[in-house]
Amino acid sequence: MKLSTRGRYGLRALIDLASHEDEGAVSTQSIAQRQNISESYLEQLIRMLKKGGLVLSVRGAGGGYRLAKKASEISVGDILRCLEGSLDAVACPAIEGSDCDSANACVSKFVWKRINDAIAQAVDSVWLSELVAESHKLQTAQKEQKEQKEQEGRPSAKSRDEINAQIIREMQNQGI
Amino acid sequence: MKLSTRGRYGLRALIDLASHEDEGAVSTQSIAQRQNISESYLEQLIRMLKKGGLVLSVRGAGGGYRLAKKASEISVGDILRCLEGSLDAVACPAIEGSDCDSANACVSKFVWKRINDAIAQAVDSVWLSELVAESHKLQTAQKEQKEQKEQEGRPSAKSRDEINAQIIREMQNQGI
DNA sequence: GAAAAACCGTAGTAATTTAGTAGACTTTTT
DNA sequence: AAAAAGTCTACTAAATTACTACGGTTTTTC
Ligand code: FES
Ligand code: FES
Repeated sequence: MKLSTRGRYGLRALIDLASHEDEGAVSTQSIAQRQNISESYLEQLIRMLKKGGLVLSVRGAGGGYRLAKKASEISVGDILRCLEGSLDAVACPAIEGSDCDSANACVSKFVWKRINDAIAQAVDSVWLSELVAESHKLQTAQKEQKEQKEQEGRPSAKSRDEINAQIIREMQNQGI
Repeated sequence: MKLSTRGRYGLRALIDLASHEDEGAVSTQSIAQRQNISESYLEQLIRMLKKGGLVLSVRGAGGGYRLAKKASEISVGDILRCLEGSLDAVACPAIEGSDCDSANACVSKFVWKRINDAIAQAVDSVWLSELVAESHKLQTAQKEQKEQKEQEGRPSAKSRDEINAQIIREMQNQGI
């Protein structure tokens, strides 16, 4: 019941890519460095995203990758499904075809359907652009905090954890 | 991102057990037969459920297992977590502790939190008793259908798939 | 036009997890 | 006493994961 590194690394990589797209095509090397992911492994993941039509490549020196669509048109579900395959927690035959055990009236499928639907709803309602925006907000907050800290010459009262908690609260208020 | 056989078999087994509890303690053998699960493997699963306090055992000839609580007090989440461990799709350190990569403001954690919450909500809002009731309804419907079929002497117009689809529709209307 | 940067693709592999199986043992009822 | 049933541990084959290695091809830049 775990998401593999493919999905986890892949999402982080795409957020990184989207955040640096204004500087031109983004190389796998630069993403791997910033995100601390094995370069060769990341290449594989990004190639999967290319096959899935989420990014396109620019070959040759100075090349790299860029988004194939606007960040506001790419959902987290698109990304994860591209890397992990189906996100269904249970691939129950009955949702499409026949029961797991034809001798019995199998009721579990109702549960699997609910779980699958809940996951789908969760990932299909968050867009890459939202995450990029949040990331930018977070980084700005951290920068300001750092400057303030340097001015004061001592640790700030507001820890990063508190700032994170605040942003989580904001997201919750928005129903995100 | 898949639930293993532990969770899938375990839930089916508990539904089976709950359905036959009125006949006294239920043996793993009888469950294994009805549900077509390896008996030895099922024993392990049921022992996990015992350790988790969901069932209790009756030793000796004529013994077996019974529910430790009322079926209406056991949620699907209780069962699955007992067998699969945490149901979180991502065990992100930031939800409890520090970031995956302290150099960066990691935003993925907001997504992981949403997915984890959605799964939890889905499994913690379905109770074993509901599934047992549904199972009973399904079986009754099948029985009636079979009798009707025999009276008519030819295949009924309404296939089991159609009946299942109808029940799914009913559940959806109820928000289940 | 050569070198370098970057994408492309396949193959292999160590570690881990999964899905069981086997077998010996204990407890209780009939 | 015999049989039914739970208890426990250990082993294993298969699958999956998370990489690594390496040999390309394409395109740019100097
Ligand atoms: S029919 Fe899918 S689990 Fe039973
Ligand atoms: S902090 Fe959890 S994925 Fe980045």
